[in-house]
Amino acid sequence: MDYEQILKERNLSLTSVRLAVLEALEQHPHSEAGVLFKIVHKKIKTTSKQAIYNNLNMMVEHGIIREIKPKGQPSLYETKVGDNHHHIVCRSCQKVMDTDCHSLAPCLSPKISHGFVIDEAEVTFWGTCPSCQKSKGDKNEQH
Amino acid sequence: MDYEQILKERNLSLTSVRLAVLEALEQHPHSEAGVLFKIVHKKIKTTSKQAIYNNLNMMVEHGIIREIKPKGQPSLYETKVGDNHHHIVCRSCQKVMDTDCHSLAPCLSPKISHGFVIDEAEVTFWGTCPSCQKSKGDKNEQH
DNA sequence: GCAATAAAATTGATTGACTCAATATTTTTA
DNA sequence: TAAAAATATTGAGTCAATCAATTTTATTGC
Ligand SMILES: [Mn+2]
Ligand SMILES: [Mn+2]
Ligand SMILES: [Zn+2]
Ligand SMILES: [Zn+2]
Repeated sequence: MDYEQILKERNLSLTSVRLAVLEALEQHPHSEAGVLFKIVHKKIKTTSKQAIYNNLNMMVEHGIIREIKPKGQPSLYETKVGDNHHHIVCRSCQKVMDTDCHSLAPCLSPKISHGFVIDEAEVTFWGTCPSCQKSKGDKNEQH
Repeated sequence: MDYEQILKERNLSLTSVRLAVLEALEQHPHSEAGVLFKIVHKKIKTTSKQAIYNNLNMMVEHGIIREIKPKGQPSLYETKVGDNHHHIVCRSCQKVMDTDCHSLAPCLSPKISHGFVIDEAEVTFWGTCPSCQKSKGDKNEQH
């Protein structure tokens, strides 16, 4: 994806750190700031964690990237935006996977809205991933 | 609700702090630990924040209470458990409201499960509450 | 291109939610 | 009611994230 273009369209400065964060995010979806810092740091030795945080926050505000925050994990980021997709999180290893909605504009109608004007439905599925299912099986066998 | 009974059934010690936390939670659903500490502290002057955290965590593990963690807020707790209800959060004032599911076992089937065994679907609706809609209107009128 | 200006990056301190671990107190058991 | 187990208190510590001052980099206008 042409992030230079996306940034220019919004009159955002084109900086090395910003582009490196987007590249890292594209290759490692659902990453936290610390992980992104490590990846960017390989390329740009002088970068700082603060720069990563600043850029992530700024790009979230501009809708260029998305932030999710599953319980028990720091904020995770991804470049997949505007498609209202949902997430599956493993209770044992915290792995996060994408899953689409059943319908196009799906869950935007709660049963009782309390007068709220709803603009987003965030769905997190919790469960056990395939590899954790296996290791749990192994553990049980040893009993 | 008879929390003494609930605790006894699970062979959990019956302590003053624990009961006070449950009582506070029942009267103030979706409260964070700090708020609960203040409420409990009025009754039990010697209590500590750590005791609140310990009890909250322990009771969450036992399924006596539920923890939710909307993005941008500390963990919130409630005694309403086992009904798979969802939440509506106001983007401006962070108010949290309950909303039921449309069906009884609703969202437990994502479109693509990636082999995960799903046990819970957590749904958070984001929007603007009635009073924030009004104050936003007021603001706009002044432009 | 180059100076002026604006935006972003760096650095170090700071916050806030939450946890850890040692000791003291309370609750349960028998 | 004494012994054992569970919980509470206290103080230190962790970690993600933010704030703010200064320096560096990017953009704008010439
Ligand atoms: Mn995703
Ligand atoms: Mn609720
Ligand atoms: Zn897993
Ligand atoms: Zn509101």
